[in-house]
Amino acid sequence: MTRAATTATHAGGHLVAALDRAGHRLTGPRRSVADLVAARDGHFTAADLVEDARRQGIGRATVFRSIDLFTSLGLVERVDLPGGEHAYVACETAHHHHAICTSCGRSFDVDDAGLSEVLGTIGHRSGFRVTAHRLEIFGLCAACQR
Amino acid sequence: MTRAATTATHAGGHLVAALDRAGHRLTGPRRSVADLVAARDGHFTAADLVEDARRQGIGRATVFRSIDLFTSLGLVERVDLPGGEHAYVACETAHHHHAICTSCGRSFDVDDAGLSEVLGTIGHRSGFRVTAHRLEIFGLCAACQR
DNA sequence: TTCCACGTGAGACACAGTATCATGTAGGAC
DNA sequence: GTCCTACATGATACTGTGTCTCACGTGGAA
Repeated sequence: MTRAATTATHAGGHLVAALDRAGHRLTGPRRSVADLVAARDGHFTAADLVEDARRQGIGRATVFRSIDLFTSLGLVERVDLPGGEHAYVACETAHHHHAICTSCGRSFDVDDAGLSEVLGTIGHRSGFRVTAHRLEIFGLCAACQR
Repeated sequence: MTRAATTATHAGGHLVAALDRAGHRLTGPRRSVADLVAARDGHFTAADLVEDARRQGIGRATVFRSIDLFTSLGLVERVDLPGGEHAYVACETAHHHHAICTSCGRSFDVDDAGLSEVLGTIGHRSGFRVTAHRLEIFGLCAACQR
């Protein structure tokens, strides 16, 4: 459960660093998109990001390309909200799952908590060999329950 | 589209029955879409169904309306494949999860297998009150492992 | 400083899903 | 069986999301 919300001028610093590590160019637009992603407190839609970016003179295509890039590096993940809409969340690279607060929209990383045993059980019972899975959790965060 | 006279002429019978039970009209197009859904052996995309339906003279809008209807009755569920594409699967109404074979595309319903305890643990640890969740499992079914 | 592969913005495009509206029809009333 | 009306339908326009193309710009190694 991590909320990395620094107010540094370059909140997207770790995203930029990851780009660099992966051998991608550190261009102005990419830095800006990284900052916008990091500044988002919770999940965000492509439209949100495109709108923010447009105000800084960054084009739609670049935003989608950057999201792609971050996604391929595991820094951003796509989630599907209960209503069926898409959103993205910034996250750390290790395998984990998201708990999304339906009230405030924030997303929280949660660890395995025994899920792998459950998947093992399912596989064992049904003969299915599990190679990937996706768990999304929706509910109310501690703050919103008050 | 060949309506194989061998097996049940109305593969979508239980879908039609569910529509009836819920007080919806049993129109020709709806019966046809129900049959098409039931005939699909695994997940299918909206495009698949639209194409099948078009050959029978059924319009796009009607296909989407029917999917909506089946979804609202819990007879069809929307899933998101690992690649990010959308698909639909026919399923029973009780709460359950899908295991999707990445080789043959068939989907299998799996039961809880301890997931609710895992969600309880997560909630307990983090103070998050879980109200909904979605678990999708990808891998190889028993047949495709051979 | 130079140079070029990679990145960019603009805008056309593709596709999924929704909305609108005139027409058609299921199925209850009689 | 027939009538009638609320609901369903097909055609088509529209919206939103994401991709592709292409000429131009630029990061960063040499």
